[in-house]
Amino acid sequence: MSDESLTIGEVSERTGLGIHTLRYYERQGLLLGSVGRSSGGQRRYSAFDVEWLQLCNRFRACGMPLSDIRRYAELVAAGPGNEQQRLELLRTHEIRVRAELAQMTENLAVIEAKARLYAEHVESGTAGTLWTGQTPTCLALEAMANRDS
Amino acid sequence: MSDESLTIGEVSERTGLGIHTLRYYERQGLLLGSVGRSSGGQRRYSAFDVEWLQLCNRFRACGMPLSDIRRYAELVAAGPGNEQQRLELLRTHEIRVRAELAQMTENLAVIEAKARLYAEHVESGTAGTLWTGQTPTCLALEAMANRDS
DNA sequence: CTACGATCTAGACCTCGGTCTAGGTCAAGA
DNA sequence: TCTTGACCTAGACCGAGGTCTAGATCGTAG
Repeated sequence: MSDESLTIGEVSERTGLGIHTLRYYERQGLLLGSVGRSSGGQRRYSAFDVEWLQLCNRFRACGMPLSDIRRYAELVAAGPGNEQQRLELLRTHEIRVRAELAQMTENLAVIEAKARLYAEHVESGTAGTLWTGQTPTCLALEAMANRDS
Repeated sequence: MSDESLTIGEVSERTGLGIHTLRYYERQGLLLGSVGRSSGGQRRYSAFDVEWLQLCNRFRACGMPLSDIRRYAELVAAGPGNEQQRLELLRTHEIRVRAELAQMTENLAVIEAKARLYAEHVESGTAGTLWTGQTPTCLALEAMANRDS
């Protein structure tokens, strides 16, 4: 636990990324430049490396592919002057995520409606009746599916 | 475009799933029982198969793994009597998706804040100043990262 | 009847994002 | 000094979810 630099194990704890994954990310060019090394060749991460990795975690957590993170890292590592491109990358991702969120929300609603129907009938013990005659919309599919099973 | 059954190509169009994927899903046990066949051995899908596949698409679109869909399909194919288990599966998925949505939303907010900061400075042409002295929180990371590149 | 496009099966191959192994080196405490 | 646990590299391997190929058959329009 030195004051200025962290070992890969310490960074692993702080970021939640496995040791293997940290090395993998570095190989993939996700870090800003190259990580520092001890005289003996072991990685010594700075506080900034850790912050960056935490940002990477956020990117990953909303589905940004490693290739995009690499691209962003390259832009940042290249220094001032390409803010426009960074912004564009972020915006593009933002749009993609928004669309995905909308999609998921919509589909989740359908699934919840289905669950609600099941719940009502399971609770009232009338589930069996769902399959005897005309079937309600949301379960029609599963009901009819049993036509010839 | 026969009245009662569809070829794999027609189903591919209607579901957006590739022909290869449709066969793959069947191999993986995602369909309810087995798809009908023509006398010559070609698949003939029913309207219910198509509806089911569309439901599968919804499941997939909110991240349900194929193994869960297979499990659900097995329950449905087994007929009435297991509504409780179907419900449980749906609820579990629902919870997982809600958590994921919350996570994504939170992380997206951070990314948007970052983008906003970039946007302000790119628009006002003061981006360069971000790197000259003390740096604002959200960009500190990228700024400092250029310390020794 | 023939042609030609659509399907068939089995199985190889692919991308993504890790994860682990083998064989060796580093570093800190007793 | 010795030991022990953390670390190193190169490269194999994994699981999820497809995607494609080869070589053969189906089925329909002409």
